[in-house]
Amino acid sequence: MAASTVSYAINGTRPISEETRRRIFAAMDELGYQPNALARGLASKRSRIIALHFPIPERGVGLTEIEFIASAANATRENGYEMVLWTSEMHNLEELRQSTQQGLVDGVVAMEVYLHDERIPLWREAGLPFSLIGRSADTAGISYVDADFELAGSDVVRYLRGLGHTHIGFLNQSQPVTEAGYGPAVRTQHSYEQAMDTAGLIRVVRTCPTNAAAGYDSFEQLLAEDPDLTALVTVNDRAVPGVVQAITGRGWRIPDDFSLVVVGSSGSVAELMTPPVTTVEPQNAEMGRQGVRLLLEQLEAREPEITQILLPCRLVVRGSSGPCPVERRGTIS
Amino acid sequence: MAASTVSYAINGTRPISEETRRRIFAAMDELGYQPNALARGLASKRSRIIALHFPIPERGVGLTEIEFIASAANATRENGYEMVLWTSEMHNLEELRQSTQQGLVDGVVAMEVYLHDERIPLWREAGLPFSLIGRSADTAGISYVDADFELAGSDVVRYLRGLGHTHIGFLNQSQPVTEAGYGPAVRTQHSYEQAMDTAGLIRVVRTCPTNAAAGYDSFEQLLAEDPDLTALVTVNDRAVPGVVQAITGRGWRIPDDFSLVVVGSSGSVAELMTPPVTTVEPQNAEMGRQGVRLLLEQLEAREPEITQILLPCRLVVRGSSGPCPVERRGTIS
DNA sequence: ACGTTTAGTCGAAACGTTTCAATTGCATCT
DNA sequence: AGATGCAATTGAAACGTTTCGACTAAACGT
Repeated sequence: MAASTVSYAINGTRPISEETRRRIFAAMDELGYQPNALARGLASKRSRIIALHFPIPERGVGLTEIEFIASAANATRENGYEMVLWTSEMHNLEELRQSTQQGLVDGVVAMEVYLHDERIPLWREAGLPFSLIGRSADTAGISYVDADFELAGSDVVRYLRGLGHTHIGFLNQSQPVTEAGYGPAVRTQHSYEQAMDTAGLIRVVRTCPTNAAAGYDSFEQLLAEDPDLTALVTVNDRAVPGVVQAITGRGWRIPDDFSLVVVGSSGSVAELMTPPVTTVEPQNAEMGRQGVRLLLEQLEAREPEITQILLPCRLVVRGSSGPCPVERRGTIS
Repeated sequence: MAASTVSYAINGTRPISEETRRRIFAAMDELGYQPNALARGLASKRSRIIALHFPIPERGVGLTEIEFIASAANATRENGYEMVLWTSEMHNLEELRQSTQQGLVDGVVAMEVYLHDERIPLWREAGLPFSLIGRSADTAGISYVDADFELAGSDVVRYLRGLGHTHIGFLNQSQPVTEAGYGPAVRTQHSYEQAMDTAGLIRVVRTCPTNAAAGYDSFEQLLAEDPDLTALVTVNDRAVPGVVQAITGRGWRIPDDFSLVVVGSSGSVAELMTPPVTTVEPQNAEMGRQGVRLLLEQLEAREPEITQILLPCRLVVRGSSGPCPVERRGTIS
């Protein structure tokens, strides 16, 4: 029994008689034999390991991220791969380049994608297959899965207008993150602005560091800009407690006097808040899963296809949004 | 220039003259050469890859977990290792055994440790080094880092008694998790009970599924059992919104009429709640870091030592706890 | 001045697979 | 009956390192 025969049997690379296949597998579980992953990878030039690049975001980690990670890890395992977690910071390209060149991983799934993301040219030049969870400005030839924040922005404005709101503010993430071109922040704001414009409404926008105290201040400033505000859209879930405090501090009740909708957060976070907050939620688990699938497709298909997936967000109405209070309803200016 | 010389230069395995070392490193960055991780691992029998076993908990993932994961990943990388993420479920030992035997990883860091954890005999027999984040009932010969929940339980009771509370309830995680012997749940409850006993106070305890609705119901039941309750300790952060709702639903204000302390949650979760909730917080990031360090110690030291670390939790007083309201102050029964 | 150590380098074997070309035996076709 | 083709199997080379033993030349001790 040659070693090569065993290899063919295990991998199904060549036809093997029923008889020998049986013997091989019998011996395998008698001895508890498992082929050595490193030797396998070295010989075949395919390690069956992928990396998930999760640069710890400056705005702090949320539950959103762990949903990606967990579902990506599961999807990886289900396909017989292993997943290493890379956490090198976004700007530390040299570290990333080194990892890339050790030949440990067959490909990378990238999280936290910016409009102009330096990882893309890096991996392109290195010839390392990759897929994105999120998307860059130029997506030519790149497989990605992303939440449709353009749709989310117009959806949420339509929803609030349907409730009678006309003075709707927008609270973004921190200025550095926004200016660096972080996809969800930029795209949601943009579509909010468009929706407000076409509705002939006035846009009221601020960036805000991702913490409660900043949320309080920023909300006050938004209100100073437009005292008739009756609703707020935000992509900054960590600022929400401060916003809630500012609202209730004025003696307003949520949602009777003021409506609040969070875009891009996850249900489990929304339900921690009091009142549970209405969200427009990306399908995080599905995105993690698809991100891996898109990468594996490139690794395994003989003629890999570029696939670009935009998943709609779900509007989940909870206790923080309701009809515009009549006494405060402004006129369309 | 023999390949072996290069190897010695890179790894410092044998003395190399300054001259040749210089030439080697010069050539290395000219060519952008990085040694192949797989070949390296195969030849040396040390892959420099460790696994983090993170069995997705039945109670759902919290921010606590991602703090472990992120800090473990960072610590891994800082030490020149790679970290794969294993998510196979706790009861699926066969899958774990297979992963174990592929020889891909040099060792494992285990999360979500139960009092009687089946992974321990598995890895023992396989001769695979491991460390725990958490700890089992029998810790002989095992390196672990864990939060000191015994201390946390008595600390929190002492804190609340100091505020005048005498009727203090305890809300645990779900019954299945508790009965299966999940460390934090079991140990915190146990030390709460001891502290109450020695203070001559009546213990009021319930398990509760990890969601808001269940939190509401369980709190009502606790209150039915002891209507004089003025404070609640819980290790179930996902139930808290329901508890808060039940409290405020009775017209009680937090913390004026009722105090609430969460043990084992993280600050970022506590600050999402309204009011921000007082916590006894484990040092998650430190634990992730130490878990990795303990494993690497075993991998690298010629005479590995067993290290057992118990990290105290920090009491962070936020807006959910205060003095016992005078009019509701019960007598020690 | 002569063995003995030591620093520095080399070549070959080993790590445990996959892959390729070659070989065998057997059935099929003409 | 001989040529042809196919299924099943084999042995050897390759993958890119590390490690081991051996070698050289210089330094050291006496």
